[in-house]
Amino acid sequence: MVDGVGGRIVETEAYHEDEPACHAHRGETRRNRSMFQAGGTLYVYRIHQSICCNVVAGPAGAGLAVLVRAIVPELGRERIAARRAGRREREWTNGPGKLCAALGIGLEHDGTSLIEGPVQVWQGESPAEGRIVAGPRIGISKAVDLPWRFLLSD
DNA sequence: CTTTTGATGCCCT
DNA sequence: GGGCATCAAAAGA
Repeated sequence: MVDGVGGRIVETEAYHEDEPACHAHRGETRRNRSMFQAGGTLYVYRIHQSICCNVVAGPAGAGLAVLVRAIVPELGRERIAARRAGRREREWTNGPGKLCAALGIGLEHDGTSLIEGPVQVWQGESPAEGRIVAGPRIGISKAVDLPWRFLLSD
């Protein structure tokens, strides 16, 4: 994903403008502006003391994005281990803020291209090969019942 | 192992 | 000054 470190995305959540848990729900602001750009853009924001990143989807102005909640480290494990020093291996990238810390994603990457920018996402083998299960999203207080969290089962 | 609870920094209003 | 798409530590089973 970033200069030699990366992994497979295994858990995501979908957010749409029409739905109140979405940052784009109340219109475009300075913080969420990159969410309204064209699909393939990276949307990075800060929450508490952590950084989270989204894959923007849909056409420009759509306010549609997918939060990356968890990955499995594959590339640059040493560097990830160094950034996540002191934690156990399964705690390295099993949360939105954790994976950004592990990969070195920061606010400076907000609005960059996921196709040709410093942070990239691409499709590997077909996700249909893994079983994808949906459930309610986590850590939010609005629209809690929408089953828009997706993860790979083993 | 799972669930709960409190501490946090920072952007936005 | 409020609110938050979280984290990590502590408690329960």
